[in-house]
Amino acid sequence: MATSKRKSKETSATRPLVIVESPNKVKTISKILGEDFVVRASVGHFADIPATKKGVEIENDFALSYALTKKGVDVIDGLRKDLANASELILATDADREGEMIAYLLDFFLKPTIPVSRIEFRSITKKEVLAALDNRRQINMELVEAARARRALDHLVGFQVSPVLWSKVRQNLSAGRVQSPALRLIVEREMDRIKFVEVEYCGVDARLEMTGEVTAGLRTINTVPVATSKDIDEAGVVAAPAELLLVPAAQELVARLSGAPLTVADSKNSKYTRKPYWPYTTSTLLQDVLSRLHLNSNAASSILNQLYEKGLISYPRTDSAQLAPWTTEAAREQVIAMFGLNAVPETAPRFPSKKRSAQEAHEAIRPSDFGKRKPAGLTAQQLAVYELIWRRTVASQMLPASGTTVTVTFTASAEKNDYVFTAAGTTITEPGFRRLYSAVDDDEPTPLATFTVGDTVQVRELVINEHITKPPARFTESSLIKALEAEEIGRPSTYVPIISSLRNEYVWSKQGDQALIPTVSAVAVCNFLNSEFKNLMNYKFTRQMEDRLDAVVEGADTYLNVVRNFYEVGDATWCSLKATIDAALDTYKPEDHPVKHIGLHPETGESIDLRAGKSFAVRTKQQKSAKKGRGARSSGSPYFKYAGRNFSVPDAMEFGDITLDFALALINTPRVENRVIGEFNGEQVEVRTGPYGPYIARGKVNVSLPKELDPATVTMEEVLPLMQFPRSLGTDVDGEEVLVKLGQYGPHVSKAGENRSVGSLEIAQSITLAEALELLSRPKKRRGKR
DNA sequence: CAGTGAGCGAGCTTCCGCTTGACTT
Repeated sequence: MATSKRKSKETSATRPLVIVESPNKVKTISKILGEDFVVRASVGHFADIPATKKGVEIENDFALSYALTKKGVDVIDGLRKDLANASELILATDADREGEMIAYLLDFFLKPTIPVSRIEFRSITKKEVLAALDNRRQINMELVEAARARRALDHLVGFQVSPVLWSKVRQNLSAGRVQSPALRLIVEREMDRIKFVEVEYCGVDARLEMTGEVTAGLRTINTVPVATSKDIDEAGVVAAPAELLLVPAAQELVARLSGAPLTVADSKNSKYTRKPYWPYTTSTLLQDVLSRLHLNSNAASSILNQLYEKGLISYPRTDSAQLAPWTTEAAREQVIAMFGLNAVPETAPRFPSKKRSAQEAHEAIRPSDFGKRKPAGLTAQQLAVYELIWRRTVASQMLPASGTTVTVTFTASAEKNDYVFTAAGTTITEPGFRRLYSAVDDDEPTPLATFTVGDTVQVRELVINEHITKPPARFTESSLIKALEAEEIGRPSTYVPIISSLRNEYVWSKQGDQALIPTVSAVAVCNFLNSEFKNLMNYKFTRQMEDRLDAVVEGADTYLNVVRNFYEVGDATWCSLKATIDAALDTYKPEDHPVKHIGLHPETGESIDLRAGKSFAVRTKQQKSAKKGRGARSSGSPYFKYAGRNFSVPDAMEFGDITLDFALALINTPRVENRVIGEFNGEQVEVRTGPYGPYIARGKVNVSLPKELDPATVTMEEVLPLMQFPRSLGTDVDGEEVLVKLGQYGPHVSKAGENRSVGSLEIAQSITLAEALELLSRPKKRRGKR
C-alpha cells in the first residue's frame, strides 16, 4: 500500500478547500488537518456595498449590491485558483453574524460547482476542528439576512444623516449608529463638568494614641452624618440627613474635643469576599492595558495583534470571557503547580456573557501555552501585556480572596454634643486569586488593630482634611471603551477604530494626557442630533436594533420589513428615518441655534453667540491624510460675530473656557494687519496672521513666528535666521546633497528622500554635515501619536 | 496647515465591521 503521504500529493487535485477569516489561523488549522486539506483565508471582509448613497437601493426594495473591494479582488482571485483544484468547499469563517455573511459572500463570489458546506469552531484545537468537520451544515440564510439588515441600517444612518449635518451644521462632518452615541457620551460628560458646582467640605480624622497607625474618621455629630463627597451631588446639593462640615465648625469641634479620649462603642465583623476577575475580552483587556501601561488604544491594539501573530495568545478580538475546557484545565493545573491542590475551587467557574448582543464566536483572550511564562524575544511592552493576560487567565481559576472586615465605632462627648468616629480594616485569611492578579483600582486590604468594647483610647491628634468635590472625570480611551461595551454599542474589532475616527473631527487630548476633550464642532453636532435625531442618539438604539435582528435570525421577521420599517414606515421601536430627515431639513434653522450663547456685551448689550464654522472651507480627505490634494483649504473653525466682525475660536478649545471674558478679550485684541517687512533673495517677506497664529510668508514658504516675537513689531533682522532654510549642509560621500529644512513637522534634515527630525530650531541652525549624517543613519522612529 | 467668511456656485465630505500590514519629519 502506498504511503498516505504520497497518495495525498498525487491526488492533490481532489483535496477539500477550507476557508477561514484570519490568515494567522491558517497555519494552525493546516497542522491539525494535515495534507489532506488546503486551508486559506478570506482576510476578513473582501466585499462591501458601494460607499455612496446608492449603496442601499431604497427604490429597489432596499437591495444591496456587494462588490469586491480592491484588496478583495486579489483575495478572490487567489481563492478561485485554489478552488479549481478542490474537491469540495468548506466555509469555516467565524461563528458569528459577520462570519456567516463572509461565508455567504465567499459562496456568492466564488460560485463553486463542487459541494459546499459550512462549519464552525470557537477555538482551534484538534478535537474541536475535527468535530466541526463532522458537523457540516448549510449557510444559515436567516443569519445572512440579519447581517445584511445591519449593514443596510448602518449605511442608511451614515450616508443619509451625515449630509444633513453638512447642510445644517457644517461640512465634512459625520454621523453614525456607533460614533454618534459615543460622541454624546463625551459631550454630555463635558457639559456635566461645566455645570458642576464645586463644594468645599471637611473631614476630621482622629489619630489614635497606640502602637501602629490607626486613624478613625468622624462620621456623625449628634446622629447627623458628616457629609462626604458621596452625599453631595453635581449641583452641590447635600443629600439629607447628611450635613456639610466647614472649616470654622471643624476648628471649633477640634478645639472642643481636644484632649478627650474616644470610647470603643462597637466592633462589627463582616465577611470579605472578592471573586476572581473573568478572563479578558477585547474590551476588558484594552481597558486594563490602557490604564496600566499608559498607551493609546492604537498602540495597545497593535501589541495584541503582535502577540497573536507570534502565536502567544488566542484571538484578540472577542466579546467572550469563556475558556475552552482544555484551557480551563490547563489553567487549573498551572495554579496547582504553583500554589497546591487547595488553591483551585472544586468546580471551575464559568464565564458566560450576560450581554444579549454577545456573539461569542471566539474564546476569551488567553495564553496559547500556560507553560510559557516569559516568552523570549518580546519587547518590554509586549511582555507586560502578555504577563497581564497570563496572570488574569490563570487567576480566573483560583479561589476568591476572602477574610474579615472589622468596623469599629468610637464615641466622644463634649459640651452636650455626641461625636461618632469609625475605623475599618480587613484581615485576609485566603488571598486567593490576588496572589496572581489584582485590578488597578483594587484597594489593598489592611488589617485593623483589635479593640475591646468599653475601652477608652487616647487621641494623639485631631486632623482637619479640607476637600473640594471634583467634577466627573472626562472619558479616556479606556473608560470610553468600557462605557460603549456597557451600552453594547460597537464590536470588539471597532472599539479602537471608533476612537481614531472621533479624533478626526470631534475629540482631542492635551499632550501627555488621556482625557478626551470634545471640540466645539462635537458640541454643535451633538446639540443638533439630540434635537433632531433623538432615536439615533438614544443609548439603547443599538440594543433595539439587535432585538430586531434577532427576530430576523429566528425567522420571525425579514430583512425588507426591518429595513423598510426603520427607514420609511416607522413602527413601535423606530420612527421613520426618512421622515425624521425631512423634518430636520424642513424646520431646523441653524441661525436659531448658536452652539453657545456666550453672553451680552456689557457696554452695547449686543448678544454674542458662538457658531459652528461655515461651509465654504472644506478640507478634503486626501488633504487630511496628507496626500496630494487640491488647493489649500481648511475646515471652518467656530466663530462669533461682534460689531460686524468675525472672531474665530479654535475648534480644539475647551468648551467651558469659551466665556464672555474670553470673547471680550478677543474683541479687544488689536488686529495685526499683514505687513511686508523686507526682502530676501528677491522675494518679499511678509508677516501674516493665520488660523495657527502669526507666520512669515516668503514666496511659497511659510514659517510660524516664534512666540517670543511680536507680529506687530517684528523686523526683518529678527526673522533673518528663519530665512536660511532650506539650507544645504553639503554632499555625502555618495554625492547626495544633505539639507536642513523647516517642514510641516518641524525642523529636519533630509537626504535623498530620507528625513529625520532635529528637534529644535537652534540645532537646525548649527547642525553640521557629520551630525546630520549621524541622525540619518539612525533607524526611523515610529510615528508617534499626538 | 496659513483666514479675519461679500456673493456666486460647482464639487466635495459620510457609515460599521471583518481582516492585516505599512507607517513622514
